[in-house]
Amino acid sequence: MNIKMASLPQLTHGSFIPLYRQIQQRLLGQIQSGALKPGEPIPSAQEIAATLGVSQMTVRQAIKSLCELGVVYSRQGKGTFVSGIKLEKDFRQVLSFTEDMKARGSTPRSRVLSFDAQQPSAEVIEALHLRAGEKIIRLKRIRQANSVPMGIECSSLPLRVCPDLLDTFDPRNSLYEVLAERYGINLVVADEVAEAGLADAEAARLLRIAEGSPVFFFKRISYVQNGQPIEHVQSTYRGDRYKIVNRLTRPNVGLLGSPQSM
Amino acid sequence: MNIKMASLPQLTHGSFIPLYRQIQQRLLGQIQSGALKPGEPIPSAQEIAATLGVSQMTVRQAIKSLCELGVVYSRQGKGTFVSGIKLEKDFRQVLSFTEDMKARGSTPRSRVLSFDAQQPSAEVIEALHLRAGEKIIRLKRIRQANSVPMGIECSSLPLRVCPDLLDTFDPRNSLYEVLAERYGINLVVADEVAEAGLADAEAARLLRIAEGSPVFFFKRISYVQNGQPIEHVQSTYRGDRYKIVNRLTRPNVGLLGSPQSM
DNA sequence: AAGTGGTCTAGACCACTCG
DNA sequence: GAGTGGTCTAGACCACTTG
Repeated sequence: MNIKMASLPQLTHGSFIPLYRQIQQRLLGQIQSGALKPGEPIPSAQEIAATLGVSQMTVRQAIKSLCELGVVYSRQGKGTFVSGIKLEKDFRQVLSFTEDMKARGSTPRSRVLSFDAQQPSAEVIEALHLRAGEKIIRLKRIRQANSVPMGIECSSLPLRVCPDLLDTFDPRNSLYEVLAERYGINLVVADEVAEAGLADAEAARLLRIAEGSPVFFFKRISYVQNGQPIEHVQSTYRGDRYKIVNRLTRPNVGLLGSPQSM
Repeated sequence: MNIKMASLPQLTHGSFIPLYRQIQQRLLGQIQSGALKPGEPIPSAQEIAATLGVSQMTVRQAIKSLCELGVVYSRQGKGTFVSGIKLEKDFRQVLSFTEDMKARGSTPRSRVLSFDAQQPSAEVIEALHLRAGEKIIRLKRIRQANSVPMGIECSSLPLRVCPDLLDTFDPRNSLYEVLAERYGINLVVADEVAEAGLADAEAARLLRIAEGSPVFFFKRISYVQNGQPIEHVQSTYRGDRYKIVNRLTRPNVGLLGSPQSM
């Protein structure tokens, strides 16, 4: 048995953390600490199960989750190996500006341009599936990182889902935090479209860049887990200060072909 | 038992397609066909297992994979429900330009500007982890969709991994296809950075746009499953013709905190 | 032949939700 | 209390790789 495996503390049965998560964390720790290096095999499922006194299925569950993260990969008949692919944190995710900037190591701040209830535009009605006459809350902010203006963001939310937001929300705080804590709204998926464009006069003034400078135009619709759209965001970000960092992955095979009912 | 479930054909035990994939496809088919609508619960794991004559674990494996796709979500004690989040295909993935354009419904074509072995730049050496003196193959192409120039792409690959590519590759074909079929190289992950910028004189001429038009600058490094970098791409795409479409998801919880070895 | 990962079973207990 | 999803067990057989 691998010494690295055996020398770690015991698993705690019946704790609030499932066994497979403990095993997952244990392996992840060994990989991130360098005890298991890229290209090396990790102990086999059999071996781990025997050492830790758990079922093989439980171990496989842990290993499978690490495969999905990309930190290891399995080869039938050979073993499971540590991948050299890094587990970066700065890829684009459903993050509020606040979270995003903190993850990138900057201090976020916002200046509120406007915050009020409005009639939605046709685009927002469509995006948020609003009923006729339904109002929205609109929050327009300048986003700053370390006191440098980065972008202009205009968020729209259905008034219905956060009726007293106008009274209770301090717009300097993180909108996503308040949605989660006060209304139990957790945004888990967002669809985003980015375009490259040029700053118009207003954007140039607010972002303190020259008119005609390169900028990103974003449109984003964020959804809660049941697929209901909650937020529409339209924003303009400085091209000289902002980059889009993405990790792209291969589509999952086996799901594309034959969507008929077998 | 749900009629929709029972009325479908039997599963085939011992076929080359695992049972859990058959169940997964079966459910996906029912969702995509509208037999199961957003917001509705799918049959419980117990129920499906009993009807199909398989173990609950197998059913759960199928359901879990659908959760990861985002097409359903589970609530402990309540059930598993169809999400309204669409399973779109046009999100950014590790796709060759050829695949990407076909997925978007356009006809891809490429014009080769140059295709030769070269000494790599410092940036490419770093990106591809090249040894001192190691050469690369460089392929510079104009990418067209329906005969309209979309972008300029410059791919670099280590000569070592595809030594006879220069002789055998017809540069009008898909590079990714040839890498997979001839060399068994499958790119599964790519890290990409996009910036917003302005077209310089050369880019403007090649893309037939005005100098100073908005463009995307991309840099991409693609990896095979063991984490080895295989391809470095630097490209410039027209801002008026190209959009970045992303689906963003919430970070998986439970993996961020406490990366120590428990 | 031995070891590996991939799939599958037939149970079990728990935590949670709802009536 | 009944039904649900979440986790776990102790086996099993298969496909695959390597010596």
